[in-house]
Amino acid sequence: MLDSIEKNLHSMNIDEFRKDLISWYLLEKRDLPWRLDQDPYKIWVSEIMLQQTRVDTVIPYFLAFTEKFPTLEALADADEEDVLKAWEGLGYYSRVRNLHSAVKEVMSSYGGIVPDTPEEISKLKGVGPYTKGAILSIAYNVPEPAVDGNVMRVMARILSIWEDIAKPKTRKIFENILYEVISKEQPSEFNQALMELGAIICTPTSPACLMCPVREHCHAFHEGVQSDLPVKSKKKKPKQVTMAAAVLKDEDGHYYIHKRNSSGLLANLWEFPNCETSIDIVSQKEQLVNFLNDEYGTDAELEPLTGTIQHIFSHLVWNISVYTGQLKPGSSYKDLVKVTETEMQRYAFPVSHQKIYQMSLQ
DNA sequence: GACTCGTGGTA
DNA sequence: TTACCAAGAGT
Repeated sequence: MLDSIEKNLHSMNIDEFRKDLISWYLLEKRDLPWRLDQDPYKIWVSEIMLQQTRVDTVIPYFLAFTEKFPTLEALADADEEDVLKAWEGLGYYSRVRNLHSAVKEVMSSYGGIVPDTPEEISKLKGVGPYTKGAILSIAYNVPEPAVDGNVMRVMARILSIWEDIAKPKTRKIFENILYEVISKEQPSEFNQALMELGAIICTPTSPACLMCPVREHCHAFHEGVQSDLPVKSKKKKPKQVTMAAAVLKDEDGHYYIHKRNSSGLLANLWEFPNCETSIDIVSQKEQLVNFLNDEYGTDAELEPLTGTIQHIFSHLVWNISVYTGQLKPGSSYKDLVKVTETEMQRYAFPVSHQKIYQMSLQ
Protein backbone atom coordinates (compact mmCIF):
# COMPACT_ATOMS: atom_id res chain seq x y z
CA MET A 1 0.00 0.00 0.00
CA LEU A 2 1.21 3.51 -0.78
CA ASP A 3 2.84 5.35 2.13
CA SER A 4 0.55 8.39 1.96
CA ILE A 5 -2.53 6.18 2.07
CA GLU A 6 -1.09 4.20 4.96
CA LYS A 7 -0.41 7.44 6.78
CA ASN A 8 -3.92 8.80 6.29
CA LEU A 9 -5.44 5.45 7.23
CA HIS A 10 -3.63 5.27 10.52
CA SER A 11 -4.20 8.90 11.40
CA MET A 12 -7.93 8.21 11.24
CA ASN A 13 -10.02 7.12 14.21
CA ILE A 14 -11.36 3.98 12.60
CA ASP A 15 -13.64 3.04 15.50
CA GLU A 16 -15.37 6.42 15.37
CA PHE A 17 -15.60 6.24 11.57
CA ARG A 18 -17.38 2.88 11.72
CA LYS A 19 -19.70 4.08 14.47
CA ASP A 20 -20.66 7.32 12.71
CA LEU A 21 -21.15 5.53 9.39
CA ILE A 22 -23.26 2.65 10.70
CA SER A 23 -25.36 4.90 12.97
CA TRP A 24 -26.22 7.08 10.00
CA TYR A 25 -27.05 4.05 7.87
CA LEU A 26 -29.39 2.53 10.43
CA LEU A 27 -31.32 5.81 10.56
CA GLU A 28 -31.31 6.79 6.91
CA LYS A 29 -31.19 3.57 4.89
CA ARG A 30 -33.72 3.26 2.09
CA ASP A 31 -36.49 0.67 2.21
CA LEU A 32 -35.42 -1.60 -0.62
CA PRO A 33 -37.15 -4.90 -1.45
CA TRP A 34 -33.97 -6.95 -1.02
CA ARG A 35 -33.58 -5.60 2.52
CA LEU A 36 -36.75 -7.25 3.85
CA ASP A 37 -34.87 -10.38 4.92
CA GLN A 38 -31.45 -12.03 4.64
CA ASP A 39 -32.34 -14.78 2.17
CA PRO A 40 -28.96 -15.49 0.51
CA TYR A 41 -30.69 -16.33 -2.78
CA LYS A 42 -32.51 -13.00 -2.95
CA ILE A 43 -29.41 -11.10 -1.85
CA TRP A 44 -27.56 -12.86 -4.65
CA VAL A 45 -30.19 -12.00 -7.26
CA SER A 46 -30.20 -8.36 -6.17
CA GLU A 47 -26.41 -8.09 -6.31
CA ILE A 48 -26.27 -9.50 -9.83
CA MET A 49 -29.03 -7.16 -11.00
CA LEU A 50 -27.36 -4.16 -9.37
CA GLN A 51 -24.09 -4.66 -11.24
CA GLN A 52 -23.66 -1.51 -13.35
CA THR A 53 -27.39 -0.87 -12.98
CA ARG A 54 -29.35 1.76 -11.03
CA VAL A 55 -31.46 0.90 -8.00
CA ASP A 56 -34.57 2.48 -9.54
CA THR A 57 -34.16 0.33 -12.64
CA VAL A 58 -33.61 -2.86 -10.65
CA ILE A 59 -36.54 -2.64 -8.21
CA PRO A 60 -39.35 -3.69 -10.59
CA TYR A 61 -37.18 -6.41 -12.15
CA PHE A 62 -36.24 -7.75 -8.72
CA LEU A 63 -39.87 -7.89 -7.59
CA ALA A 64 -41.03 -9.66 -10.75
CA PHE A 65 -38.05 -12.02 -10.85
CA THR A 66 -38.36 -13.15 -7.23
CA GLU A 67 -42.10 -13.61 -7.65
CA LYS A 68 -41.60 -15.77 -10.72
CA PHE A 69 -38.60 -17.62 -9.20
CA PRO A 70 -39.19 -17.36 -5.41
CA THR A 71 -36.47 -19.81 -4.41
CA LEU A 72 -33.06 -20.90 -5.59
CA GLU A 73 -34.55 -24.27 -6.50
CA ALA A 74 -37.31 -22.66 -8.55
CA LEU A 75 -34.75 -20.75 -10.57
CA ALA A 76 -32.58 -23.82 -11.01
CA ASP A 77 -35.55 -25.75 -12.38
CA ALA A 78 -36.68 -23.00 -14.76
CA ASP A 79 -36.20 -22.99 -18.53
CA GLU A 80 -33.55 -20.58 -19.76
CA GLU A 81 -36.06 -19.09 -22.16
CA ASP A 82 -38.23 -17.99 -19.23
CA VAL A 83 -35.24 -16.78 -17.21
CA LEU A 84 -34.03 -14.61 -20.08
CA LYS A 85 -37.54 -13.24 -20.56
CA ALA A 86 -37.56 -12.13 -16.91
CA TRP A 87 -34.29 -10.28 -17.57
CA GLU A 88 -35.46 -8.73 -20.85
CA GLY A 89 -34.52 -5.06 -21.00
CA LEU A 90 -32.15 -5.18 -18.03
CA GLY A 91 -29.03 -5.66 -20.15
CA TYR A 92 -25.75 -7.52 -19.64
CA TYR A 93 -27.56 -10.79 -20.27
CA SER A 94 -24.59 -13.01 -19.45
CA ARG A 95 -25.26 -12.01 -15.85
CA VAL A 96 -28.48 -14.02 -15.76
CA ARG A 97 -27.12 -16.93 -17.79
CA ASN A 98 -24.23 -17.16 -15.31
CA LEU A 99 -26.64 -16.84 -12.38
CA HIS A 100 -28.83 -19.60 -13.78
CA SER A 101 -25.81 -21.84 -14.26
CA ALA A 102 -24.45 -21.05 -10.78
CA VAL A 103 -27.78 -21.74 -9.10
CA LYS A 104 -27.83 -25.18 -10.70
CA GLU A 105 -24.29 -25.70 -9.41
CA VAL A 106 -25.45 -24.80 -5.89
CA MET A 107 -28.23 -27.39 -6.19
CA SER A 108 -25.91 -30.16 -7.35
CA SER A 109 -22.80 -29.42 -5.29
CA TYR A 110 -24.00 -27.61 -2.17
CA GLY A 111 -27.41 -29.15 -1.50
CA GLY A 112 -29.20 -25.98 -2.52
CA ILE A 113 -27.49 -23.85 0.16
CA VAL A 114 -25.53 -20.82 -1.07
CA PRO A 115 -21.97 -21.44 0.18
CA ASP A 116 -20.69 -19.12 2.92
CA THR A 117 -16.94 -19.21 2.35
CA PRO A 118 -14.93 -16.95 0.02
CA GLU A 119 -13.29 -19.94 -1.66
CA GLU A 120 -16.51 -21.76 -2.50
CA ILE A 121 -18.67 -18.80 -3.45
CA SER A 122 -15.96 -17.41 -5.73
CA LYS A 123 -16.09 -20.55 -7.85
CA LEU A 124 -19.67 -19.79 -8.88
CA LYS A 125 -20.13 -18.26 -12.34
CA GLY A 126 -20.74 -14.54 -12.25
CA VAL A 127 -19.53 -14.15 -8.67
CA GLY A 128 -16.47 -11.91 -8.79
CA PRO A 129 -14.59 -10.11 -6.00
CA TYR A 130 -17.36 -7.58 -5.34
CA THR A 131 -20.32 -9.98 -5.39
CA LYS A 132 -18.41 -12.45 -3.22
CA GLY A 133 -17.98 -9.84 -0.50
CA ALA A 134 -21.50 -8.50 -0.87
CA ILE A 135 -23.22 -11.87 -0.46
CA LEU A 136 -20.95 -13.08 2.33
CA SER A 137 -21.28 -9.89 4.35
CA ILE A 138 -24.96 -9.10 3.74
CA ALA A 139 -26.38 -12.63 3.85
CA TYR A 140 -23.96 -14.27 6.29
CA ASN A 141 -22.37 -11.36 8.18
CA VAL A 142 -18.86 -12.44 7.16
CA PRO A 143 -16.32 -9.55 7.35
CA GLU A 144 -15.34 -9.51 3.66
CA PRO A 145 -14.94 -6.19 1.80
CA ALA A 146 -17.34 -5.47 -1.09
CA VAL A 147 -15.54 -2.94 -3.27
CA ASP A 148 -17.75 -1.39 -5.91
CA GLY A 149 -17.75 2.01 -7.58
CA ASN A 150 -19.44 3.63 -4.59
CA VAL A 151 -16.93 2.24 -2.13
CA MET A 152 -13.95 3.33 -4.23
CA ARG A 153 -15.39 6.84 -4.58
CA VAL A 154 -16.15 7.19 -0.86
CA MET A 155 -12.84 5.79 0.32
CA ALA A 156 -10.85 7.71 -2.28
CA ARG A 157 -12.28 10.88 -0.75
CA ILE A 158 -12.04 9.77 2.89
CA LEU A 159 -8.36 8.83 2.56
CA SER A 160 -7.42 11.17 -0.30
CA ILE A 161 -6.43 8.41 -2.72
CA TRP A 162 -5.38 9.64 -6.17
CA GLU A 163 -5.04 6.29 -7.93
CA ASP A 164 -7.07 5.86 -11.14
CA ILE A 165 -10.15 3.85 -10.13
CA ALA A 166 -10.74 2.86 -13.77
CA LYS A 167 -7.68 0.61 -13.60
CA PRO A 168 -8.46 -2.97 -12.49
CA LYS A 169 -5.54 -3.26 -10.07
CA THR A 170 -6.67 -0.19 -8.15
CA ARG A 171 -9.58 -2.20 -6.73
CA LYS A 172 -7.10 -4.29 -4.74
CA ILE A 173 -5.73 -1.21 -2.98
CA PHE A 174 -9.20 -0.46 -1.68
CA GLU A 175 -9.79 -4.10 -0.81
CA ASN A 176 -6.68 -4.18 1.36
CA ILE A 177 -7.72 -0.96 3.07
CA LEU A 178 -11.22 -2.29 3.71
CA TYR A 179 -9.91 -5.46 5.37
CA GLU A 180 -8.57 -3.10 8.04
CA VAL A 181 -11.48 -0.69 8.13
CA ILE A 182 -14.49 -3.03 7.91
CA SER A 183 -16.47 -3.57 11.10
CA LYS A 184 -15.83 -7.11 12.35
CA GLU A 185 -19.03 -6.98 14.41
CA GLN A 186 -21.37 -5.51 11.78
CA PRO A 187 -19.86 -6.20 8.35
CA SER A 188 -23.29 -6.32 6.68
CA GLU A 189 -24.30 -2.88 7.94
CA PHE A 190 -20.82 -1.48 7.32
CA ASN A 191 -20.63 -2.56 3.69
CA GLN A 192 -24.15 -1.46 2.89
CA ALA A 193 -23.55 1.83 4.69
CA LEU A 194 -20.53 2.63 2.51
CA MET A 195 -22.53 1.95 -0.64
CA GLU A 196 -25.56 3.82 0.67
CA LEU A 197 -23.39 6.82 1.50
CA GLY A 198 -21.96 6.76 -2.01
CA ALA A 199 -25.42 6.57 -3.53
CA ILE A 200 -27.10 9.25 -1.42
CA ILE A 201 -24.47 11.66 -0.02
CA CYS A 202 -21.02 11.05 -1.49
CA THR A 203 -22.25 11.23 -5.08
CA PRO A 204 -19.96 11.45 -8.14
CA THR A 205 -20.78 15.12 -8.82
CA SER A 206 -21.56 17.71 -6.14
CA PRO A 207 -21.33 15.49 -3.04
CA ALA A 208 -23.48 16.67 -0.11
CA CYS A 209 -20.62 17.02 2.33
CA LEU A 210 -22.66 19.19 4.73
CA MET A 211 -25.06 16.27 5.15
CA CYS A 212 -22.29 13.70 5.50
CA PRO A 213 -22.07 11.73 8.77
CA VAL A 214 -18.34 11.06 8.30
CA ARG A 215 -17.11 14.38 6.94
CA GLU A 216 -14.93 14.91 10.04
CA HIS A 217 -13.05 11.76 9.01
CA CYS A 218 -12.72 12.86 5.38
CA HIS A 219 -9.34 14.07 4.08
CA ALA A 220 -10.84 15.30 0.81
CA PHE A 221 -13.42 17.41 2.67
CA HIS A 222 -10.81 18.98 4.93
CA GLU A 223 -8.64 19.78 1.93
CA GLY A 224 -11.59 20.93 -0.21
CA VAL A 225 -10.77 18.50 -3.02
CA GLN A 226 -13.87 16.29 -2.85
CA SER A 227 -14.87 17.32 -6.36
CA ASP A 228 -11.48 16.28 -7.75
CA LEU A 229 -11.77 12.76 -6.38
CA PRO A 230 -11.87 10.01 -7.34
CA VAL A 231 -9.55 10.09 -10.34
CA LYS A 232 -11.10 8.15 -13.21
CA SER A 233 -9.63 7.92 -16.72
CA LYS A 234 -11.99 8.25 -19.66
CA LYS A 235 -13.03 5.49 -21.99
CA LYS A 236 -12.97 5.63 -25.75
CA LYS A 237 -15.93 6.33 -28.01
CA PRO A 238 -18.12 3.44 -29.16
CA LYS A 239 -17.69 2.17 -32.72
CA GLN A 240 -20.49 2.96 -35.19
CA VAL A 241 -22.05 0.06 -37.11
CA THR A 242 -24.57 0.32 -39.94
CA MET A 243 -27.15 -2.44 -40.10
CA ALA A 244 -30.45 -3.44 -41.67
CA ALA A 245 -33.20 -5.60 -40.16
CA ALA A 246 -36.25 -7.24 -41.73
CA VAL A 247 -39.61 -7.81 -40.06
CA LEU A 248 -40.87 -10.66 -42.21
CA LYS A 249 -44.47 -11.86 -42.16
CA ASP A 250 -46.27 -14.41 -44.29
CA GLU A 251 -49.81 -14.35 -45.62
CA ASP A 252 -51.06 -16.01 -42.42
CA GLY A 253 -49.56 -13.32 -40.18
CA HIS A 254 -46.69 -15.42 -38.84
CA TYR A 255 -43.39 -13.75 -37.98
CA TYR A 256 -39.95 -15.16 -38.76
CA ILE A 257 -37.37 -14.61 -36.02
CA HIS A 258 -33.86 -15.71 -35.23
CA LYS A 259 -32.17 -16.89 -32.03
CA ARG A 260 -28.75 -15.32 -31.47
CA ASN A 261 -25.58 -17.26 -30.78
CA SER A 262 -25.06 -18.73 -27.30
CA SER A 263 -22.05 -16.55 -26.63
CA GLY A 264 -21.10 -12.95 -27.16
CA LEU A 265 -23.31 -9.93 -27.64
CA LEU A 266 -26.97 -10.41 -26.59
CA ALA A 267 -26.33 -14.14 -26.36
CA ASN A 268 -29.37 -16.41 -26.70
CA LEU A 269 -31.73 -13.51 -27.23
CA TRP A 270 -34.13 -13.38 -30.17
CA GLU A 271 -34.04 -10.87 -32.99
CA PHE A 272 -35.47 -10.02 -36.37
CA PRO A 273 -33.11 -11.24 -39.09
CA ASN A 274 -30.50 -8.60 -39.77
CA CYS A 275 -27.06 -7.97 -41.20
CA GLU A 276 -24.33 -5.37 -41.22
CA THR A 277 -24.38 -3.25 -44.36
CA SER A 278 -22.19 -0.64 -45.99
CA ILE A 279 -22.37 2.89 -44.63
CA ASP A 280 -23.65 4.03 -48.00
CA ILE A 281 -27.29 2.96 -47.67
CA VAL A 282 -28.32 3.41 -51.32
CA SER A 283 -28.12 -0.33 -51.92
CA GLN A 284 -29.00 -1.28 -48.35
CA LYS A 285 -32.34 -2.90 -49.09
CA GLU A 286 -30.74 -5.00 -51.82
CA GLN A 287 -27.95 -6.04 -49.43
CA LEU A 288 -30.56 -7.15 -46.90
CA VAL A 289 -32.56 -9.14 -49.46
CA ASN A 290 -29.39 -10.88 -50.61
CA PHE A 291 -28.38 -11.63 -47.02
CA LEU A 292 -31.79 -13.11 -46.22
CA ASN A 293 -31.57 -15.32 -49.30
CA ASP A 294 -27.96 -16.41 -48.71
CA GLU A 295 -28.35 -17.02 -44.98
CA TYR A 296 -31.88 -18.40 -44.75
CA GLY A 297 -32.89 -19.18 -48.32
CA THR A 298 -35.79 -16.79 -48.13
CA ASP A 299 -37.73 -15.36 -51.03
CA ALA A 300 -38.91 -12.04 -49.64
CA GLU A 301 -40.45 -8.84 -50.94
CA LEU A 302 -39.46 -5.81 -48.84
CA GLU A 303 -41.23 -2.46 -48.70
CA PRO A 304 -39.31 0.82 -48.87
CA LEU A 305 -37.46 1.90 -45.71
CA THR A 306 -39.87 1.95 -42.75
CA GLY A 307 -37.57 3.88 -40.39
CA THR A 308 -34.38 3.70 -38.37
CA ILE A 309 -33.52 2.59 -34.84
CA GLN A 310 -30.40 3.31 -32.84
CA HIS A 311 -29.10 0.80 -30.33
CA ILE A 312 -26.39 2.24 -28.07
CA PHE A 313 -24.15 -0.26 -26.28
CA SER A 314 -21.22 0.48 -23.99
CA HIS A 315 -18.68 -0.14 -26.71
CA LEU A 316 -20.58 0.19 -30.01
CA VAL A 317 -23.59 1.75 -31.69
CA TRP A 318 -25.93 -0.03 -34.08
CA ASN A 319 -27.65 2.20 -36.59
CA ILE A 320 -30.40 -0.07 -37.85
CA SER A 321 -32.56 0.55 -40.90
CA VAL A 322 -35.88 -1.23 -40.54
CA TYR A 323 -37.58 -2.92 -43.48
CA THR A 324 -40.91 -4.72 -43.35
CA GLY A 325 -41.90 -7.29 -45.91
CA GLN A 326 -43.67 -10.41 -47.04
CA LEU A 327 -42.24 -13.88 -47.14
CA LYS A 328 -43.55 -15.34 -50.38
CA PRO A 329 -45.69 -18.49 -50.20
CA GLY A 330 -43.56 -21.63 -50.32
CA SER A 331 -40.35 -19.82 -49.51
CA SER A 332 -37.85 -21.63 -47.30
CA TYR A 333 -36.56 -19.99 -44.13
CA LYS A 334 -33.81 -22.35 -42.80
CA ASP A 335 -32.64 -21.12 -39.35
CA LEU A 336 -35.49 -18.71 -38.83
CA VAL A 337 -38.31 -19.75 -36.51
CA LYS A 338 -41.90 -19.28 -37.60
CA VAL A 339 -44.07 -17.96 -34.77
CA THR A 340 -47.44 -16.36 -34.22
CA GLU A 341 -47.61 -12.88 -32.74
CA THR A 342 -48.70 -14.43 -29.40
CA GLU A 343 -45.87 -16.97 -29.34
CA MET A 344 -43.38 -14.23 -30.02
CA GLN A 345 -44.27 -12.54 -26.71
CA ARG A 346 -42.71 -15.44 -24.80
CA TYR A 347 -39.25 -14.80 -26.17
CA ALA A 348 -36.71 -12.26 -24.92
CA PHE A 349 -35.66 -9.57 -27.38
CA PRO A 350 -33.12 -6.80 -26.95
CA VAL A 351 -34.71 -3.39 -26.57
CA SER A 352 -33.70 -2.37 -30.07
CA HIS A 353 -35.65 -5.24 -31.59
CA GLN A 354 -38.69 -4.47 -29.45
CA LYS A 355 -38.55 -1.04 -31.02
CA ILE A 356 -38.16 -2.56 -34.46
CA TYR A 357 -41.32 -4.58 -33.89
CA GLN A 358 -43.23 -1.52 -32.72
CA MET A 359 -42.06 0.40 -35.77
CA SER A 360 -43.24 -2.37 -38.11
CA LEU A 361 -46.79 -2.00 -36.79
CA GLN A 362 -47.12 1.55 -38.10
C1' DG B 1 -4.46 -5.06 -19.02
C1' DA B 2 -7.59 -4.07 -22.55
C1' DC B 3 -11.71 -5.27 -24.36
C1' DT B 4 -16.40 -7.14 -24.21
C1' DC B 5 -20.87 -6.97 -22.44
C1' DG B 6 -26.94 -3.19 -22.13
C1' DT B 7 -29.72 0.14 -20.85
C1' DG B 8 -31.89 4.37 -19.29
C1' DG B 9 -31.04 8.53 -16.71
C1' DT B 10 -28.80 12.96 -16.18
C1' DA B 11 -25.85 17.49 -16.24
C1' DT C 1 -26.06 17.04 -27.61
C1' DT C 2 -22.32 14.76 -25.82
C1' DA C 3 -20.36 12.47 -22.14
C1' DC C 4 -20.68 10.11 -18.27
C1' DC C 5 -22.80 7.45 -15.17
C1' DA C 6 -24.85 2.73 -12.06
C1' DA C 7 -24.06 -2.15 -6.08
C1' DG C 8 -18.74 -5.71 -12.21
C1' DA C 9 -17.42 -10.10 -14.35
C1' DG C 10 -15.54 -12.83 -18.13
C1' DT C 11 -12.19 -13.39 -21.60
